[in-house]
Amino acid sequence: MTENRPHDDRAEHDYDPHRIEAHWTPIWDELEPFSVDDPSDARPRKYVLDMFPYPSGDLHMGHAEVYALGDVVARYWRQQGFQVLHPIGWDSFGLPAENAAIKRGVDPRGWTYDNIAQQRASMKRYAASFDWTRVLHTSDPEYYRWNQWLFLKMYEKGLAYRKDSWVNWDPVDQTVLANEQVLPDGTSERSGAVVVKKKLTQWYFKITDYADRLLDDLNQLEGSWPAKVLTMQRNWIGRSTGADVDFVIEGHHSPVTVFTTRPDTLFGATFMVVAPDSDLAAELAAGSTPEVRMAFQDYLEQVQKKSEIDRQDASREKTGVFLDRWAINPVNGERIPVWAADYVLADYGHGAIMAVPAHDQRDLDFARRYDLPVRVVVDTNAPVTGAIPVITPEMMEAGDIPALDPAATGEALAGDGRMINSGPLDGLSKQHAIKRAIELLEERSTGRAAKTYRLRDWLISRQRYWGTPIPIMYTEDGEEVPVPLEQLPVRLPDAEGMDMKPKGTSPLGSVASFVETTTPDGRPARRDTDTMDTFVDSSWYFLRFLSPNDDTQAFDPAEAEKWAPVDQYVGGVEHAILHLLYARFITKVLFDLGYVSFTEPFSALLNQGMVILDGAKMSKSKGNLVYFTEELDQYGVDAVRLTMAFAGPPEDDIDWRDVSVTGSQKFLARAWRLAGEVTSAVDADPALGDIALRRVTHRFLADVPPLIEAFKFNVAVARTMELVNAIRKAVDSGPGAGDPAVREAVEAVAIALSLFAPYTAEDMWERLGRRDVARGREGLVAFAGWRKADPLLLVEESTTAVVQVDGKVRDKLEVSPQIGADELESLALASAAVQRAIGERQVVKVITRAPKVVSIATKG
RNA sequence: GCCCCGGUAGCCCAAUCGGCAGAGGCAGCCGACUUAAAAUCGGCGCAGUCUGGGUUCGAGUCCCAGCCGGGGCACCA
Repeated sequence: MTENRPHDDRAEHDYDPHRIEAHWTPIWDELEPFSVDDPSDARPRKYVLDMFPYPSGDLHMGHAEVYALGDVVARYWRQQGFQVLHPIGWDSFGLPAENAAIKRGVDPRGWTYDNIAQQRASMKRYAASFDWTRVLHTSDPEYYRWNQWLFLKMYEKGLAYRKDSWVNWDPVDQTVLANEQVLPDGTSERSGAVVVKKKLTQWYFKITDYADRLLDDLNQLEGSWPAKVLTMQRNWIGRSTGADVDFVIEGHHSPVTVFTTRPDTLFGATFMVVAPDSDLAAELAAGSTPEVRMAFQDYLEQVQKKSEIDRQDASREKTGVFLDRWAINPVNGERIPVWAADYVLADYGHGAIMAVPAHDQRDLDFARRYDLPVRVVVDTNAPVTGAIPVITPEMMEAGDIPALDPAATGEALAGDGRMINSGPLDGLSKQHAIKRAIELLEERSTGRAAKTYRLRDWLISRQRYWGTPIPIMYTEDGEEVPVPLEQLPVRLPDAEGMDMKPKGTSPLGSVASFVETTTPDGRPARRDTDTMDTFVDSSWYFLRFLSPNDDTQAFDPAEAEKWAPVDQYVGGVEHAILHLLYARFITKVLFDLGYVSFTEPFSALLNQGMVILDGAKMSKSKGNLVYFTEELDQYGVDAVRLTMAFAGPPEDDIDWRDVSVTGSQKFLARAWRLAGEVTSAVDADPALGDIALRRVTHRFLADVPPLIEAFKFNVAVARTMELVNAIRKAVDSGPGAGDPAVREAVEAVAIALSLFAPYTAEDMWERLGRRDVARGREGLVAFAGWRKADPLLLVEESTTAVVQVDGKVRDKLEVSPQIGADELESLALASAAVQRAIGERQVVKVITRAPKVVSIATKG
C-alpha cells in the first residue's frame, strides 16, 4: 500500500452484496445455524411460524415480505437468548398443480416438487433463518397419512360424517366448495365462476359443535391478534341468541320450529314464512290445493333461477306465495297464514320464521306488499325503567311524538319499549319480556332458549385427484367402513395415464386398482374416491414440525408440550377466516382427544400487508409485476429484506414505487464501511470511549427491543440509521475511528442488522474481528446476543424545558432532568423572555410539569 | 345501511401519559472531493397535522359532527 489511506483496495472498500452473499452461503450451509436439535438446551423457547407457501412457481414479492418480517421476529428472539424454532414446509396439495398438470399433460407431482425445489433454493438465497432439518410437504404420504389418521379420529368421535345436501358447486373446477370458499358475490374464490347449488353426498367435519368455543376463546386472543381478524372470525361464526318456538301446523304431521331473537314479540307474529327451497316448504305445498302446488312450483323455479347476488340484494322487493296452510301461535292460539318467500334462507336457523312485521323491517316490507296484518306489541314511545326515556318532556310539549303505526310509516319499530297487546308480557321491557317469553314457552313445552350460528359444518370432500384420499370404503350394501389405522396411508395412485379433466366425479374413480379393496373382515368394498379439502392439511401442520420424521404418530405430544402453541404466527390477512378458523377448530379437537394441552394454536398473530405497485395489486394481466429474483439480482438480498422492514408498519401495503431499494443498499454500504474503519482492538474497553457516542449507542440498545416487540420494524431500522449517522460523525469529525466507543457502536449496528440484513451483518462482524470460527454457529453475529444498555448511560445530563405563556413558547431552559417543580417554576418566571411576554398582564395560573414544561396563563 | 382502521413536509413514514410537530428515508437544492463525472462526505425543512366545532394552561394525540381513502359485515330471523 503506497497511499496513506489504509483501506483503499476495492474488495475491502466497496460494498458488494453479491460477493458477500457468495462468501456466507457455503458457511451457513455447513453450520446449519438455525436447526434446533439439542434436547439438553435449557434456554427458554420460542416458536415462530410463517405461513407456509403453496408451491406455484417461484417465490414472489409477497413471500419476500412475509419471510423478511417473520425472520426479523425469529432472529430477534435468538438475539434475546431464546432457542427459536422457525420451520418451513410446503402446502403442496391442491388444484393449481392439478390444473397445470391437465393443461400441460404432466404429472401434478412432478410440477409440484419442481416448484418446491425452486422455492427452496430462493428461500435459502433469501437467508430466511429456517430450520432446514424439519421441512415437510403436505403431499408426501408421510404427511398425509396423518391427515387420514386425524379424519379417522374425528370419525370415531362422530365429528366426521357424511350427508346428502345441497352443496356449492364450482362448474369450472368441477368440484364442491366449502361455504368459506364462496365469495359474498356468489362466485368461487378460486376459479371466479358463479357457484351453483347441487345435491351431493359429501363428508363434513362437525365444526358447528365447536361454534361456542371458537367464538368465546377469541377473547383470549384479544390484544395478541389483530382486532380486524377477531372481528372477521366473530362475524363468520355469527352467533345469535334467542328462542326456538314450535308452531303446530293444521293438518301437518309435526310442528314447525322457528328460531327468533325476539321471543318478546311472539304476540305480534301475524304470519309465518318458510324458505321456498326447503323440504318443509315442499311438504307444506304438497299438502295444499292443486292451485297452490302450481303457484309454489312456479315460484320455486323463479327463485332457483336467481343468482346469489340478486337474492342477497336487500333493497329488492320481497316476493312470496301463500301456501294456504295455517300455523297456531303457541302463546295465544291464534291462526296465522303460512307463506313461502325467498327472503327466508333454507340453511339458516330452521328455514322458517315467525314474522313480526311491526318490529322487523323485512317482515314489514313483506306484509305491506301482500297486505298482511301488522300488530304493534312494543310501545317504543313508552319510557323503560332504568333506561333513557324514549320520549323527552320537550317532545311531549311539542306534540312531536313519533307515530306508532309501522303499517302506515313503513318503518318497523326496532327499539326498546314497553310490551303491549301481549297478555302476560304487557308492561315489561324488551329485555324482561324476552326472558319471560322463554319461560312461558318452556312451561308449556312449546319452545326453549336457543342459539343459532351463521357457521356451517365444514364440507371437506373434493372431487379432485391431488389431495389426501378419504380413508373410508363402502361395502356392496353401502356400509361405511373406516380404513384400519395400520393400513394407512391410503396412497394416491400414480397419475400416469390418468384422465384428470374435471368431469364432476373424482378422477380416482377411474383407477380400478385404487377403488377396489376389501374390508378388514374380507368383504369386497370400494374406496371413497374423493380427496380432502387442502385446508385439512394446513389445520395442524404447525404440530408436525415438532417431530416431522416421526413415523409412529402425527406429532410427538412431548415435543408439543415443549414448543406449542406457536408463540408468533406471521402471514397474510387473506387467511383471516378460513385457515385460522380451521386450525383453531382442529386444535380444540386434539385437545379434547387428549393429544395437546392447549386450546388455541397461535398465541400471537402478525398480518403483513401486500406488496403492490402503483397503487394496485400486482398481476400478470395488468403487467405491473415486480420479479423477486430480479430485485435480488439487482440490489442484493439484504437491501430487499431491509426495504420490506423499513417501508412502514408491517400491516400496511408496500407500494414498491414509493420505496427505494437503492436507498436501503446505500445505507447498508454506509454501515458496512464503518466496520472496516474501526481500528481499536477487539478487546478495547468501551468505558474509555467517547461518552457522547456511548450515550447514543446505549439509548439505541434500550429503545430497539420494545420497538421490535411492538412490530415497529420501520422505526427500529430508522433508529439504526440514526446510530450509523452518529458513528459517521464521530469517525470523521469527532473522536475518530480508533475510539473504543466507535467499535462498541458499530458492533451494536451489526447485531441490530443481523435481524434485517443477515449477510451484511455477518460480514461486518467478521471485519470487526468478532467472528469466532472455533465456536461454530455461536461465533456468528446471529447468536451474538443483544447488548444490554448501561442504565448510567441512559440518564440524560440535561434536558430542555419549554416555557409557554398563554400557549406560546417563549423560552427554552437547559435544566437537569431531576429538577424540582418549584425550582423550574422560579427559573421560568425569572426568564427575561418570559417576563417580556407577560408584560403588564396578570399571571392567573402556572402549571409546571418538571422537567418538561412550564405553562403560564395570564389575563388582563 | 352498520362496524373497524387510516388521513402529519412533494412522496414513504416517526412523534411514550395531552407538553418544543420531525427520528429515519426518498426526491430536490447547495457545497466539499474530482481534470470531469460517478461514488462518497457535509449542509439545507415556515407542513402547523383532512374540515368544522368542543374540552384544556396546553390537542397530531381526548370528545362531537362531517369529508376523503381502505377494510369487514349486510334479507342471518
